Amino acid sequence: MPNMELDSKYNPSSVEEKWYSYWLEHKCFHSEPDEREPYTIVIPPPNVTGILHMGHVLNNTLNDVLTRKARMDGKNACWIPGTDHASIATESKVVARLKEKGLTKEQVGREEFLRYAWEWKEEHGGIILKQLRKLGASCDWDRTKFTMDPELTKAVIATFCYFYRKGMIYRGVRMVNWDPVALTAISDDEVIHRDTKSHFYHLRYFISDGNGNPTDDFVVIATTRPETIMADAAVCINPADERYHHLRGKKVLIPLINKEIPIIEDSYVEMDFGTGCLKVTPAHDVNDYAIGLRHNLEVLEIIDDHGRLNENARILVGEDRFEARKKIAVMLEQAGNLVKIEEYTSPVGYSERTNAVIEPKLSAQWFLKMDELAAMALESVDSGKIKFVPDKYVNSYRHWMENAHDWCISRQLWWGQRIPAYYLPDGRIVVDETPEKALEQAKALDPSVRMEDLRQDEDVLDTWFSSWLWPISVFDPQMPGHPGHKPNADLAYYYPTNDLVTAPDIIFFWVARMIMAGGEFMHEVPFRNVYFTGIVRDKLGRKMSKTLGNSPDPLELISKYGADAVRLGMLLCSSAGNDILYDESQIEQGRNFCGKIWNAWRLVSMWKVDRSASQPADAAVAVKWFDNLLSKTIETVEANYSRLRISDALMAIYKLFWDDYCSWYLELVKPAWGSAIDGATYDSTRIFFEKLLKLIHPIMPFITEELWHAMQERKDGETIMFQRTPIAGEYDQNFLNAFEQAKEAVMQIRAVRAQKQISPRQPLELYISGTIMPEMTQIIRKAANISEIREGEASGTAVSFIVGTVKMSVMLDGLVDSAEEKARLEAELEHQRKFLASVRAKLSNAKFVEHAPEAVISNERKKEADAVSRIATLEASLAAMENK
RNA sequence: GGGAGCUUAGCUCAGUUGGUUCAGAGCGUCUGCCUUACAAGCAGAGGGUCGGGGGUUCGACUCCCUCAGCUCCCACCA
Repeated sequence: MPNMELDSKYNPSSVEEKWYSYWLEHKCFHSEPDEREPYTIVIPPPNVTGILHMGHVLNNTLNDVLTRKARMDGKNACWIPGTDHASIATESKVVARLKEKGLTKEQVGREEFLRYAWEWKEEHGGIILKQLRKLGASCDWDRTKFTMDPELTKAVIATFCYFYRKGMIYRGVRMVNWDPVALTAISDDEVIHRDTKSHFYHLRYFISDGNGNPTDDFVVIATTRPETIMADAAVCINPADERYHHLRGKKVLIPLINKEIPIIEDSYVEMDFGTGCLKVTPAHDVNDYAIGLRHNLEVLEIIDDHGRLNENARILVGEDRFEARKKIAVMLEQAGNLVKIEEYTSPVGYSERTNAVIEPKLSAQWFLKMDELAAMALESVDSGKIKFVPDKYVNSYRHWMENAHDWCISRQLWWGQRIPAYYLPDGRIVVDETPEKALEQAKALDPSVRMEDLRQDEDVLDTWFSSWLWPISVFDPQMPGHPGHKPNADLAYYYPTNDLVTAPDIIFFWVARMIMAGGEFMHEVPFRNVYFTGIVRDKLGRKMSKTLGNSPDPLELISKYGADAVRLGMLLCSSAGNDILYDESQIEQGRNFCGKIWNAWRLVSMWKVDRSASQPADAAVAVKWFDNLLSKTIETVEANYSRLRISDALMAIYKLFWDDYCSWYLELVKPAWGSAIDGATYDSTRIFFEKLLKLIHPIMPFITEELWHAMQERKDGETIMFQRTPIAGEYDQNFLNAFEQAKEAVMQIRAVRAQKQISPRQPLELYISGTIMPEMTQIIRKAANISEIREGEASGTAVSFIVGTVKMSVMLDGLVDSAEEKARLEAELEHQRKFLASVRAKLSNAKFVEHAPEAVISNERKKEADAVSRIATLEASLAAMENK
């Protein structure tokens, strides 16, 4: 209903509730393929049991802005929501839950454990998606997916089989990063290296006499891990190290256990590091493992999966590795093997998930070959088929792609997609989608094999092995490229997606691998643009963390300030690729903007309209101006959107609304107190307001929907969401320039008032010496409260200023100190003369005139002419003052 | 150890192939206003030798070199 009474303050919570339900009820977010151009975004799936944090708010606000903008551009926008099963994170939560009940994973067994896990997932899963609704996210909820949905799991299993058949998946024994807390191998990318304070133990290894007895001679090795000496297989020196040549071919004894091991030579050893003598522990160090391979050394594991010493260690059996380290140091000292302990800082690998110190561990794992996939993924970005915003990430992407190691895809967990590899009793392996099919294969190898003889691999797949299929599998879990695949209409229509908004820390985990999967299965990139957000930090630049308590709850913020305010606040400080320094004041700014929009409509809605009244001249000029400015700003906004410069687009709209529409336009057309507004101006004002609402809507969906409905009665189901983005028309730049000149004059006059303490309500007279666009006198008159505008020089005392090349004077009888005014004008004259001199210096420089483009030179000439004109004006004024 | 990036107003940041009177924006600060939509507001004002130094150029915030400081990524010196 038009002109309905609005609350004096905007109340976000009831409005948000109302319109979100309305949108859902009318299926506004749902998309089906049709003849329109598609616009597709897949959500970076949050952990299924996660809760909303500020990073999600940023990411999903950006996604929603892009989706809503595309929708209003007339595209068929589809934003696919969903969650990720997050193998390690979820499993560790379930393990913790069991622990509360005094149970362990092993005790309950795999099946029972998974029942618990699903229960947990049903209970906590999807909370985060509900929370996204509070933010206004316009996801197509009917298409919500979960990476462990049955059909998506089928896609993952099929993909494993696909690559296995292609010979790209293999099982191999490798040194992997073992997480002794999560009890699983993790990929190199999930290891974080941090410099860590530790000790450098210098240990004395006695030379053996050949019969396993120590001689008096010894070598000193330096190690940070004395608890691993029992697994030593050799002591290694650099072949070029003359200090140790006398030891060639000899053997040494491992302290405490007196095990005899050889002294070997390998150029890997740095002579000037430590003592130049390296203990080689193939089972517990990646480099040592490599040396061991070269020298055919024994691999003896002495640390178990939990990080405790095992029987092989012979001493300290059952001790935790760190406890063992302390104890063995004492033992070594007592045995006379400890030379010294130094303070030492070295990089140590930690598990990203559990923060446990990674234990290099030799184990059988599944790998996916990366070379071909990485080359393809690199080409997709190098060729420009995928654009990174900002593009600085291309460099590190390239580096990673060129050095990609084979991807360790197996995890020793239960929560996830179990690897479809089946072992025959004789150890041979068959891989297939189902146990039944696997059995067929097995029977071909050995007809006597029965189902119960097959043993499925215990491991599950890395979570990223499911999320790398996401942009494909959410549309078509049958996965193209697989045997028997039928064309899928959704996939054909929605793929490739358009924009991917994500954080740069998963560029390798996820972004790169989606590109690989896209190339492999679709022969087409999965998205066109990747927009990298920064990390949300607090205003001191610290990462948000639970322990610091600096991480605000987005839902509290939404209930305090409104979702639109939170969205605007996040976007305000987010230029692509930069970390966000979050501060609540930005959200206050968002709230204030809501208030501004709200009050602007309150003003307009309260006006009485007189259809018989003719349009005042000043209002006509204001309407013409805003119409031009709107077109120009829309052009700017579109340019910013197309380059994914969201915060720039936002700021252009923000200023258009607040500064131009409210502070200038509305003030200019506002009818005098008690009078009505003419119909023409009123209609224009409403049209402008509606266009502004449409421009703002992708950013602030709720308040714009509310006011769009407040403007007039709408049919049921109508929504601003599907209104078309206002189109930029032609605009007259000269007219806009002239208006800017008028604004400049108005601001000068206001400044004079402020300086001289003259009330805005007291009318003043203005003299103009020079020419301005005649229409603009209307603007100056109204906006600066000028009673009379006269041409020429002021006759009495006045304050003068120059706008462009035009001199203007405000008559202020009795308020002007003429000496002061004269000094001011003289200072201005001096400034202009200097300016002129600098311009002329440039113009008289032959090389400048010779080299500079014509446009630059003609602009300099314009500057010169303008300065000459201003100087003449100022000189005339000063002369006139002299004569008084 | 290797690589990338950053340094512009008190704060957070723009500045798009070197050239519009170009040194900007938002916020904050200061001054004056409860002016009939909005004090969560209005009107004004101040504030930076564009990190230091050097170079190329008619012309440098912009390109090159160098120094300093900060950040991130990668990495198997025990």
